[in-house]
Amino acid sequence: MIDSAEPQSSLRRALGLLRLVGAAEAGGIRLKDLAEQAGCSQPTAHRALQDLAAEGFVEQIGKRYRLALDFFVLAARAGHADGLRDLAKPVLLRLSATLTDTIFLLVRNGYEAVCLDRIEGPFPIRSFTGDIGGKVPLGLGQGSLAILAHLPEAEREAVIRFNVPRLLDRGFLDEAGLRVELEKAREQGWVNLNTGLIPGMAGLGVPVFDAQGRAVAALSVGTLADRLRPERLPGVVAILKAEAATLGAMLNPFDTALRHPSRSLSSVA
Amino acid sequence: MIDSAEPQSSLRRALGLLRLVGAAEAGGIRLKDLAEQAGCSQPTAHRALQDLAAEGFVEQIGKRYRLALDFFVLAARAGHADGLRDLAKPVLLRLSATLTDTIFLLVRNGYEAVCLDRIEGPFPIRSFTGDIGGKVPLGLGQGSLAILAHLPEAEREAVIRFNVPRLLDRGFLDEAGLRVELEKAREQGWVNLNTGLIPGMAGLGVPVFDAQGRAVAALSVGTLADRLRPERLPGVVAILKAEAATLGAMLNPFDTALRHPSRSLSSVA
DNA sequence: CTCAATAATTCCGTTATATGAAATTTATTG
DNA sequence: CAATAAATTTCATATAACGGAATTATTGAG
Repeated sequence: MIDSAEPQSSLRRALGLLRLVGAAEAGGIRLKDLAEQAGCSQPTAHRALQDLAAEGFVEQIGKRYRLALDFFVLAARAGHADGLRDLAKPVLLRLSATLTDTIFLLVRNGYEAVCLDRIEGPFPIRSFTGDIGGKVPLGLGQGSLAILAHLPEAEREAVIRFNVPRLLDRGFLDEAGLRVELEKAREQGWVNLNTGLIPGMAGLGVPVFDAQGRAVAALSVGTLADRLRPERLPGVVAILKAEAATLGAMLNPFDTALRHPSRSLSSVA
Repeated sequence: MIDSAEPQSSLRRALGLLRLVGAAEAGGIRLKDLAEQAGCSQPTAHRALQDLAAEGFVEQIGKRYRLALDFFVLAARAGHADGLRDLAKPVLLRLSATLTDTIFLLVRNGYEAVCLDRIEGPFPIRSFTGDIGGKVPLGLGQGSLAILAHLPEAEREAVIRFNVPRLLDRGFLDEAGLRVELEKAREQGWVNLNTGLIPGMAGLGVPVFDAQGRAVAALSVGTLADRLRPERLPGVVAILKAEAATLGAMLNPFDTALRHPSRSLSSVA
């Protein structure tokens, strides 16, 4: 309803509906509300939803629409987009095995960091990003901060401008505090904050740089504050940084592949 | 190209394109090939892709289109459909902590089982379903078999009819072998196969029943064959079955909630 | 570096189909 | 079991989706 620019094409409208279905509570959403929120007539919404359902993107349980599992399956492939998730899998597994803590792989996506993968440690960790597919504003959480800190200055400033209000909203750092943390992160090359969701929890994040030296992702660890005390911290930092470097190095060849893509694409099943 | 029924609406066509983008190799797919595979003109594909990109469902890297991360983020919510994933999280965490093996949560989706969640154990497991969002024909893999075995007869037969060719394709059980396994699974209430992807790996699956007693999901464990030898196996079975029962019981109340949904839905942000 | 060749994008007249009002059926609620 | 509200269907209309053809950009070869 806050939308100003009305999408003009039927496709845009339908995708908006799809988004609304995704945003709905777990129980699903009714046609009436959908039409209202989308600002279109009920018949229009109805037809779009029928098509969406026919293609397996939404399902209709009784009178309520929700995202279908097929959609989930299709979208899981989006994470594979640049192969990062597959490349990072062994890295995450190694980290998980070595540190026995919860490990996160975050990627930058505009003003946010998205959790691309996560391996659970023995302690249940509540992170800002939540589960796989979750996102946070850049600047909130260790990995997210690590990415932001190492962005090119102009870009970083743009993100800060955009995100500071959102961070305040969520009751965390104000701009001054954020800048202090960013400065520290840039100096150290890693982020260690104890301002987790739960007292006693802590985390550590390091940036991952691609071939062009841009901070495109982050590896991070979530654990008990106890497990990041001075005697263990440096070791964890070293391990994380090493794996981040490994991952960054693997980003190289693939990026090259993108510039000179194989033409095996035409033979898709 | 095998399609017979041409979708009549522009929306169906566009969703088909989206699906093709998802099916494309990691490097993305070009407009030309997309149009060709979808059986529509290039301008049509182009316009649809522009809209898809504008809504954040696909992204254009150079001349190639791929699924966007926004899409991934949106779809993460699809797994929450009936709240199963959230409900199961503590169950998976407990299992992971108790067994220190890789734990899978599978849900039935038509003729397939979809991996809704997965917690990594210390040994890297290659499963049929692969990662979260992966799917397998019902009947392939322990959890998948567990679900199939406990479906109502008519439904089970329908699935078998449909899936046997696909199982053969993938070089696994023929119909006779499958039926033997199903019979055993039904008698035991659990599935233990050593026909994993890698020799030396094994798995164990148990069905999860909803309030109506239908096998809607499965919990399974993937580990080293060594760790499922007779002295440990019964314990693991007992633990898995207990957690499956717990999870099944939790399915109850929510199902009720679906029948009498709260009207808090109208207040979606 | 220049010149094909191929793909991406834009234009445009035509037509298919997306649209909302109104009517009809189906569910929900008091 | 009414009475109300939501979901669907119908239908005449207008829109925006369509593909052929033209244009521009990209890629590859000589």
